[in-house]
Amino acid sequence: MPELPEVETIRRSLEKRVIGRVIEEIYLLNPTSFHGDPLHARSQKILKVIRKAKVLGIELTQDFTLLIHLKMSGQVIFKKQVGKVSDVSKVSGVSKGESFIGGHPTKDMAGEMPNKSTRVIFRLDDGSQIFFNDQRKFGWVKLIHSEDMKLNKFLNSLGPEPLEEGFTWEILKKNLLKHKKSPVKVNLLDQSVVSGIGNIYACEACFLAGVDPRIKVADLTDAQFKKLYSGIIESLKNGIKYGGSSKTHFVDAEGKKGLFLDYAFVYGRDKKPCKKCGTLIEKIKLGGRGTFFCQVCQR
DNA sequence: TGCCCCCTGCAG
DNA sequence: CTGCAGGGGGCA
Repeated sequence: MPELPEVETIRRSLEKRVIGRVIEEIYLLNPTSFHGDPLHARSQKILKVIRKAKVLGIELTQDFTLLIHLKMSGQVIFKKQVGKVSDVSKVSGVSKGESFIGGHPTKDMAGEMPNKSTRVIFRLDDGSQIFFNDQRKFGWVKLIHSEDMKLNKFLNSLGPEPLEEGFTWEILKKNLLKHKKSPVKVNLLDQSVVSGIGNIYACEACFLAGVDPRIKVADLTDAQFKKLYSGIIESLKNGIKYGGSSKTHFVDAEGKKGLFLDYAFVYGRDKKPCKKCGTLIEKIKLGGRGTFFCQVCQR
């Protein structure tokens, strides 16, 4: 799924479009993607769009929040109006920024919403719509009351937000040491250690830190914890800067792809030369996940 | 801590 | 056809 930078990219693009709008109707094309009673969101106004780790949150009136987890293949796409085919050229011609340059951001996206992987549709009071697409059906939308939010097991298990005030290398070290024997990269994926890091940014953070992803956390020096700390922050910030990573599915709320993978040092670059030293990037498996690294730059 | 699973589709 | 994919929960 989208990791922290991708969810943050969606948050920022969605926020611009939906604040103040009222949800008029929710359509469940795949009922198992939705948890809670959709009727409770009806007639509620959208107050705020937030992000917690990799979870997107749409805060509504009367203390309701829509939580959205995109898992591996989720998308949240805003469309000003659904429009018939004949209306499309008119719309994109009139308002710039509305046109989807290059047609469809990903191969599997049909031109129009809803498409084959649309699971939930929110219709807003101005006729616009939010589409929750999820090819693999791992993701979910959950309508939850703020009371229950405090009791939510998943939210409560999340570790510190890496880009927020208060996250330090000492905290990173302490949390990583919860599982001393596992490889550092596997631990970075543990959401109770730091929240929001996924497979792409875990690989990138290890590269930026010059740390071999296979090293057991117990064997890391303080200097390495510090470098990992900076590497995490730098890779996530770069991810946001370039609008996220679009390997296959990811697009922002406007349907635009992210460019981060063009700037990645290791992720997805196996057998290609390291951008720093020219050595061919290796791909191995750690904790069941593909792991990319440079055996010269990372020790 | 390390599998296996959820599900769909694409590349090799 | 097999294996793999931005995640994470449940099982031994």
